[in-house]
Amino acid sequence: MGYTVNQVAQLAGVTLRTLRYYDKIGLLTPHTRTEAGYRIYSPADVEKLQQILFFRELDFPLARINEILNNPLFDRRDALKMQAEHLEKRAARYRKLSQLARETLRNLEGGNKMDKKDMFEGFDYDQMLEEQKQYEDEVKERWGNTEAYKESMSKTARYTKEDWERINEVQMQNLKDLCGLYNAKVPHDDPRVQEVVDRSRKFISDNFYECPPEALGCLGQMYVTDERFTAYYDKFAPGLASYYNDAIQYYCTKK
Amino acid sequence: MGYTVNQVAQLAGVTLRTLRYYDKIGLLTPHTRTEAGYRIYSPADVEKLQQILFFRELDFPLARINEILNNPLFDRRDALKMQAEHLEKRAARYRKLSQLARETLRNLEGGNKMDKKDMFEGFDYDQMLEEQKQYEDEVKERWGNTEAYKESMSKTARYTKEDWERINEVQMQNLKDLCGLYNAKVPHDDPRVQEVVDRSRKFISDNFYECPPEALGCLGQMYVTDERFTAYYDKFAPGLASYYNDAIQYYCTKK
DNA sequence: ATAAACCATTACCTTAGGTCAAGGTCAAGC
DNA sequence: GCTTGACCTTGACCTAAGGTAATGGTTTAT
Repeated sequence: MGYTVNQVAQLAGVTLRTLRYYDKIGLLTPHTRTEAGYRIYSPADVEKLQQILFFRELDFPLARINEILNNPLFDRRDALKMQAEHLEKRAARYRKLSQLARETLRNLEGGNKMDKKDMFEGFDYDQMLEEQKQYEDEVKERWGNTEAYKESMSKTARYTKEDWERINEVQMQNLKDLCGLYNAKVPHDDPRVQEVVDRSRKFISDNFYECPPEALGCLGQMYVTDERFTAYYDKFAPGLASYYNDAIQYYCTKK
Repeated sequence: MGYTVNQVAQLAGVTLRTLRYYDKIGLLTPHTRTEAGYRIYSPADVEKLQQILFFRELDFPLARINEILNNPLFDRRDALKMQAEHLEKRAARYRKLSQLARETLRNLEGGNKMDKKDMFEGFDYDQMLEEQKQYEDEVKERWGNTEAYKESMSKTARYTKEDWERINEVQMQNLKDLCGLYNAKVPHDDPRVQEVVDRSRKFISDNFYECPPEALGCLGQMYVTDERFTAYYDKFAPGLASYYNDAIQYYCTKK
């Protein structure tokens, strides 16, 4: 069970084409397919779609939305809060434009010329881009390394569904390996653990941004200081985040 | 003396590319060019740009905006009134979406599942298309013949700047001819006048929609009953509208 | 069993511009 | 008079987010 494309489309008020397109670009991949290849969406997929639509409503490009939703730092509550705020701003913008239309009308009927500059007060499209920038800033602040973030953005923007699948698979494999070693109580300086760390670093370098050991060190720190990352890793095994960080820091000292 | 493309762009907050594009598609042709070919916009052009931006803000396709602004029925006051109204509706829509985001957040934090249908209440994009439809309806009502209107739409949508220039030129020529005959007190059933009417009918058929004599008859009636059309024709010579209609009605009886 | 409704993929098309590239024009300073 | 930099031109190519077919498989209701 779950929803068919048509059901989701009806529910959310989007077209079938849209859903297929989102699948194709890997933005919203239905969680299963029937034997015949029919798409089946889970409730979680539907919730994700809502998130997508909120971002879309704020004119985020789909590639950026994909980026955001694929980031482990993503937090739905944060996003909803920010979205509510910006949607409110957008409402204000339209109210202002409505006012402008009315004012123009008044001036027209009164026969007095309007200052040409005032005639476009409120149209300024820049305001809209600001929304994206603000969100980006918030994320950047957490990631710290602006350069790396940019590079990551430009690389990941053109990833296809297959790319994301591949990336996810590799990351999951690494995580599983790490998790296995952790559960087996292998110490963090063991070569097998260090090998996983090295693989991770290379993987990040290849797929996201140039990642020298120091950068990995920063990341590792974040795994224990940022509760979202901690939660993400500890979901697999309690204490995994800190174990991973220990391994990373050791890796860094050995360069 | 007029604005350069850069000045207009700054004023209105649009890009240079946008202005050039609008020129190319004949949506906003600057009223002069310098000898070197530089675009010079008049104050009237700037006002037209404001109109364009209001329509654009409501997601009217540019082709439709062109259609609307090229229609003699177009009235800036009417348009502004309608725009203010719909912009207000848009503001309301965003407020609703903001509410939805907040509600979703509350439910998320409260831990209670939200009805999937409610999760998309307010996104419905259909509402937006309604705006266009409403405007279209108003125009349709005046034009009466839905079939003809549709055909006209589909034909004129792909007209380029050159097409519009050609059309305008021919129409102006016809109008001048008619005006000359009217001023020379040539009666409306004179073959020379009837020839102009026939040319007009053929021209409409060729460039807008299939226009048999009866359809032309309707048009002629509108020229005297709709004050905007009357005003448009009487601008060239007082009484021209009714003279034109007389000529058309005579043409229709003779088939 | 067969029609109607639903699903799949592939392929081509559209809108409203963004982004170069290559070159003409104009006012300012030397 | 010459150059430099800011501003203008056209042209060509590119993109995002789907729309619209065309063609064919699947499910369900009668």
